[in-house]
Formats: sequence, structure tokens, C-alpha cells
Amino acid sequence: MNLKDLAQHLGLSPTTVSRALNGFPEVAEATRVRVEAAAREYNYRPNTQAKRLATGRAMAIGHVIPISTQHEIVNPVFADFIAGAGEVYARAGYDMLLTIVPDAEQERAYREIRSKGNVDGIIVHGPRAGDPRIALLEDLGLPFVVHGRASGITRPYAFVDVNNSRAFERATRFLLDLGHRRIALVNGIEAMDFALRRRRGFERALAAADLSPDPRLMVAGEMTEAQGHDAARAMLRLSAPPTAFLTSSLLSAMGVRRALWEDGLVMGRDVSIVTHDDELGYLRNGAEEPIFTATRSSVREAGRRCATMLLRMIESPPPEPASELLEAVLVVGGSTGPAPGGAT
Amino acid sequence: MNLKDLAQHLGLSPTTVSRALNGFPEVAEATRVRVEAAAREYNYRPNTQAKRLATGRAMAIGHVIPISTQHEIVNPVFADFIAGAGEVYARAGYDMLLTIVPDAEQERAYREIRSKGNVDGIIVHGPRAGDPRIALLEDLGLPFVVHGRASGITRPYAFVDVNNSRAFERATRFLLDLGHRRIALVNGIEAMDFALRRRRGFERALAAADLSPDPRLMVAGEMTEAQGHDAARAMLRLSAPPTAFLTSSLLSAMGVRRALWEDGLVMGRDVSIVTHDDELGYLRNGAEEPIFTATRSSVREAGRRCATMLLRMIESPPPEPASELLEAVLVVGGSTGPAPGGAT
DNA sequence: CTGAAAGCGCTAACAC
DNA sequence: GTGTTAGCGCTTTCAG
Repeated sequence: MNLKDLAQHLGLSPTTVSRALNGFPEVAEATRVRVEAAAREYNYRPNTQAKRLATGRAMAIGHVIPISTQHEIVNPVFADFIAGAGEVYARAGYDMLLTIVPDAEQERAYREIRSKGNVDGIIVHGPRAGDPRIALLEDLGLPFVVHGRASGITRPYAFVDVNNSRAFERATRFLLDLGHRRIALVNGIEAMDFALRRRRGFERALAAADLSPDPRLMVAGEMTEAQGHDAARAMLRLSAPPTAFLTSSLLSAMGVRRALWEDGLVMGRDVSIVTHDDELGYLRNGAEEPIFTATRSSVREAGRRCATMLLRMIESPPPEPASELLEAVLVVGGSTGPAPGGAT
Repeated sequence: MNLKDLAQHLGLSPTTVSRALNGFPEVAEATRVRVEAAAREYNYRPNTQAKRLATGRAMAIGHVIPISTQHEIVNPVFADFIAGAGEVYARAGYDMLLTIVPDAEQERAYREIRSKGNVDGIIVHGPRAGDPRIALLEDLGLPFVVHGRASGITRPYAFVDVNNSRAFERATRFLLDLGHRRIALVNGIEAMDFALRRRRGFERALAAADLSPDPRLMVAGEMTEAQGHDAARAMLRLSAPPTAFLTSSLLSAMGVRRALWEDGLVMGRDVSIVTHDDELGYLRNGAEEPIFTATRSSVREAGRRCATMLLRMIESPPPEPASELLEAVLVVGGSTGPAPGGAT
């Protein structure tokens, strides 16, 4: 059943039917009702491809997932983000188009997406410091929103990010307030922008307490259980071992926990652990009280906001790129406290 | 730059250019070379929408992700699967279209996808026993491949699955061979087909050793760290506690491990743990020797195979639905052993 | 071997 | 208010 058939059945022209179905004002109310009833009855669905060709709008958003050849892992965070964005698209009648691209082929991929013209906009995932994709997309004239930011890029661009530096600054201050002086940072790969910001927040809090960061108490790498374990194991053997760990992921925190067990240390008594957890949020309930969580699992919400922002940009391009900075919520032993003010 | 422009530049008709670019045999080799060079030079990309409209093929595959309102979680496995499938699509020139659908709206969603006609086929995720989606898709005449199977569906359909029951049978037999007699099963939600099969494999191994399953040593639920912990904690307090745990996910296994620690038990000496791990495979290295892993992280490979199978079905529909059953690899203390034969 | 012409199903000027 | 008429950019008969 296509538009022409439907129109024939109704004794109307395709144009009128199209207008009635797309909510144009000039259609008589009676006709509209009649058309809508018929459309329902015959279970009519406009052909997407035809619509796209005619309007020049793809009615689809592209998500480009960079996949490193280095680390085989696909960030599990991504699933939650996608779910959030998907909700928004579904409501707005957009499709979500996923492209998995090896790190090395980013540029080619973006250009191809652009010229194939099957998306109206793009969500950029996993930005790195000074990420060249931002300038590229700007050049290509393809609307985009970055999930995260890229330090070092000065031209304004649209993004949605969690305030990573402030979250880590606060978490560090929290440990300092408990009296800790030797705090270890188990961070993600610092080429990734979010990890970079987390370290800055950590260092800012130390500086505010007149402490200088100890390189032996800082590691950056894949955020796995093994990373946390190995890092903690090594650090605990230092002449001046840390009394607290701040980790970038719940998995790393679980690794640290294991290292403590192995050394017969009691978490929360001998050593404290604070972790940022936007990754496997549902794991949080598995953490016993002494593990403090520095932020809620906000990835899904970030997905919704990215999508909403992008759709808005597409429907009515704003003069200046918008942006949103979500504040991490501090969760201490299961209870949630408000986010105090502070630097970005 | 569109086909017409390109043709004009070349002094050819759009028809010839189209044919040259699409590998039709009747084009003179010289012309083809010339056309291809020009296409590259002008960076020509055929407009996807137009191509789709003209051919009636969407050149896209839909992945429909059911999202339960019960459990807020998006299965992280999914990210790896998608990555695998994405590789295949990219090579074949297909787009990957993701749809996130609440459990309750599955049927409506599939019908809509069908009538909008923007995919040529569908991958079904997270099948349950007797899943009604299979019959529905069959009715709709939409090619599909199921990732997993649906117990109770007798009509043949295309699927790619890991041999879950055999994996769990072997893992159980492994523990039995070590002398364990009270083995606990910490399973996923048994409405999900994979969990059902895992339990069957577990019970089959017990039966073969003339043991009957003890309901107090079996739980099914969300596969989280908390689940493993709580289940193990409770079971360890039974008058006849288990001496081994078989879990359906690495997260659950980590929870069990925590429960052991809390009770001062030593893993691998007092209690053994075997876990199926297709979930967070990269965590496996973080597990110390006494945790045995019953299967490799094969999700990505499953993604590749599902995609390949579906594309093949679309390009040349086979008389009978194909299927693939991947065998899980047994990993013991870091070393990989071959999969012995056995029942399905 | 190459080209002209007719669509694919829809939208959007432009009449009436 | 409604209909007529061109396209959107490509593929695909059908002629030459």
C-alpha cells in the first residue's frame, strides 16, 4: 500500500493525502479525519527511502564508534549511552545508524558518511585531547555533538560531558578530609580526554592541600580488574604505600579490592577506595559500604541529552554551539550528598 | 557531485557511468577505467537514498535490542556483538540500524520496521524460551537470524548460538572430576533461553554422576556482583554448604569470590569457582588461577557470524534456514584445552 | 557497447 | 481546500 493507492481508494490526489498525513494546515478537517482513518485501516506506512530522497533529509543520526586496534575492548559504557539516545530518536522518528570504525580510518569514514548522505548528524564518541575529528566535521558541515570534550580545541563545538575534573577533585578532597595524605590514582588511558580531566581534578585537590602528586602513586591504563589489582599490589609494596585509592572505574576498584584482600588489609579500615562509576552502574550495589562511589551512572542520561541536542541543532541550527556539563553526584556509603561548588 | 554531473564531465550517459561503477559486464574496459578514475578524482559517492529507492533494497540491517522495564540494565555483551557484526556490514557496504525497544512493544516495533522498509533483514537479540518474535518475523517475511535460540520453537529458523548446555555440562563434569559433590549454580534469569540451557547442562552432568540437583544450591537472577555475593553468602551458611560454585557470569563469580573472602575461605583450596565468561572477557586475566573459565569471549565472533549468515540469506535465500552452534572453549587456570565431545 | 526514457514513492512549487 | 506537475538521484528495461 503506497501513497498513490491510498489516494485512489479515497478518491483524492496523493498530494492531499500526503498533506493530511503530515499535518499541513490547509487540509479540511473532515478530509484529514477520513484520510487518517483510511491510513490506519490499510495499515499504510510511508516508504522511508522515498521520503528521504524527496526531502533530502535522512531522518537518521550516525553514531561512529572508534575501535582501537590496540585494545580489543569495546567500552561497555557505550551500550547504556546508546540506549538513552535510542529513546530520543524513537520518539522523534529518527533512525540510529551505527558505524564501527578502526582508529586509523576515522577520517575516511567521516568523509564517506558525509558524501553518502545517509545521516543528518553525528554523535562523536570517545574524544581525545585535541581530537582532529572535530575540525573535520566542522569542515564537512555535518552537524555533530561530542559525548565528552577534547582539551585543546578552542573553537566552540557542541558537547555533552560529565564534569570529570570536578568529580575527581571532590573525591580527592573527600579523602583528604578523612585525613589521607598518600592517595593513589588509578586512571584510564590519558590520551582519552576524560582521563586527562580526571587527573587534573585530582592534582588540583592535592595542590589545594599543599601536596604535590607522587608519580609512583599514579598509573594510567586500560580500566580493567587486572589493572587495579596489579597497580595496587605494586603500590602497596612501596616503602610509603598509599592509604587510599581513587580509581577511574568500578572494575579497577574491584581489582584494588582484591589486592587488599591478598595482603590481608581491610578495606575502609586500613585502606579506603573511592571510585568513579559510570560504567557498570548496576554493579554498585555489589560494593560493600567502604567503597565510595563518586558519581552516579549517568551515561544513559548523557545519551538522551546528546541526542536531544543534536536533533535540536538539525531542526533549527543555533547561532552558537550549545553544550551541557552534567555534575556528578557524590554517593557515600550508599547515601547521596549534593554536589558542592568548585572549579571545572 | 551526483551521477549526472559525473556523466557530464565524462561526456557519457548516466547509464553507462552507473554500469561501469556497478561492475556490469557490458561496459568497455577502457570506459570503466576512465569512469573509475573520474569517480575517485571527484570523490563521487552514490546517494544512498536514491539507490535504495531505485533498487528497493535498503542496504541496511536492523538490530532490535529489547530493553526490559524490569531491569534497567543494557547487557554489556551487546557492545562486543555489535562490533563484530559491524565489521561484516562495513565490508559488505551495509548500514547497521539500531532500534531500542521496550519489552512490551516488540511486536509493534517489528511490524513498523517491516512496513517502513528501511532494513533488509533483522538480527534478533536476547531470545527467550518460546519467543513469539520468531513466528512474527516469519509471518512478516523479513529475513532474520537469531543470536541464541528459543527453546520450544519447533519450526526451523536461522540462528547462531554458543553451545551453552554443553559448556555447562562440561564445566560441571570438570568439578565432579575434581571430587566435588555439592556444586552450586548461580545462573541468569531462566526466562532467557541461554540460562535455561545452562541449567539443563548442569543437571545433565549431575544426573550422569547419579546426583540429583539440590534446589537450595540453585539460584537464577540478574547476573551481577551482588547476586553472586548474596547467593554465595546464603549458601555458605547452609548445614551442607557447597564446595564449588558454577556461575553464569564473571560478575557473579566476583561476587562469590567476595563472599568467600568475607568468610575467610580460600578460593581453590576450600571452594572452587568455575564461571562462564562471554561477557567481560577482558577481565579474565584479572582472575587468579583458581577461577576457571568455562568459555572464551566469543561474542564478537558470534556477531560476525550472525551478520555473515544474514547477508548470505538476503543475497541468496537458502531453501532451509542455516544455523551455527559455536563450541565453548574450556580454559583452566589460564591454559586452553580442546572441547571434548558430548551432548547438546 | 552505449544511450534514452521510464520509473522507485514521496514532497513541494505552483496553479486552480 | 485540492489537484497538477516536476523533480529528488539512481537503476533498469528497451532500443540502437
